[in-house]
Amino acid sequence: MNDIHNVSTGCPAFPAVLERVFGFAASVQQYMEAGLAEHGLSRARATVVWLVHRGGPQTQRELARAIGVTARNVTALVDGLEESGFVRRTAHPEDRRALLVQLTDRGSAVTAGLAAEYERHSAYLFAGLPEEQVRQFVATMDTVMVRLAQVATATANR
Amino acid sequence: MNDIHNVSTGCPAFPAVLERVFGFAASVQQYMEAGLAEHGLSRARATVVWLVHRGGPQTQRELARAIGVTARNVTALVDGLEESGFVRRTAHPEDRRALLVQLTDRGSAVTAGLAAEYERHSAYLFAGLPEEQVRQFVATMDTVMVRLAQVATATANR
DNA sequence: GATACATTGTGTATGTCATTCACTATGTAT
DNA sequence: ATACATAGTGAATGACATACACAATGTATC
Repeated sequence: MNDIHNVSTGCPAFPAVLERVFGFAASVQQYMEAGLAEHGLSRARATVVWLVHRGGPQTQRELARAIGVTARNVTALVDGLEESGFVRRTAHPEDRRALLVQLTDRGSAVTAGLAAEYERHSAYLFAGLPEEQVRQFVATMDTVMVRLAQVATATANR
Repeated sequence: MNDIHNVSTGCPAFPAVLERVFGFAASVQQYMEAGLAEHGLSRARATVVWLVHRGGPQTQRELARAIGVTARNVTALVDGLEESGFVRRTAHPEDRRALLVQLTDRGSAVTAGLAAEYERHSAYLFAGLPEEQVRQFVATMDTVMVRLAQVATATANR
């Protein structure tokens, strides 16, 4: 069970589902990046801002692990965010090697504005759809995401 | 009607739907790019290969318009694809300025292999789900995509 | 305490993707 | 013949991401 190479073709009626999912994902990301760009943020930098907003001040190493990129890359991202005034580097109180990344006032304000904007758009995107349909949509996304992870680890250990 | 700034909050029960959609899109793209990378393709280059596979030999200008990037960028992408043996540039029969991009044998083979692989994975990803649920999932994606486009044009003309 | 090892951040170099601007060569219309 | 539009590319630039090397600091071990 749970084996990728032994499926009894559970869904033969949709040959191009995955292709449509790819298109959907591309559209979503394009929309997301457009919204971020209006506030002077890129996807990569917004990820950092969002994580700091969620988890509070963190070291660059923690951010690198959370995002799944190299520490060197986070250095560059924080460089840009610091220059554009979204975040600030502060000394870690216990570890003199580490630096804590925290939001500036402007960083917090932009984050709040973005969240509100997306909330507003979200209401429009799903407006009129039966609540049950939206619920099931989210559930299907979750199911597919879990299996995507399975496929990823399966092909990684090959 | 169809106005973004006048929604009667059709779906108040899901505060973080859009955030989950963002996460889903990111996972899908990550999965897609991992599959492409195994065959030596990046997302950008695979887009070119896919369009040529679908629409037959095309000029770089047509590809640029279809992808939505500058012609200069397509030049670079085709440079890479030519060097790695996926596509070939041929003279346009009527327009001596233009170059036709067409798949090599290797390009066609890799494309076919990728399509088969994604087909196989797709069956797994949606296995066990009621056909009606998958159908509605696709329908919801389509609805949201249409409204995403509306939001995009609305904010662009602001 | 000294030694060895691990961890944090960053300089340097490299590569992909994407843009703008300038330019040549070619097509097209007047 | 002249003017304009189009197709592709060189040069320069920038964001994102990597690998490798290195200094500074923390931690464990003898």
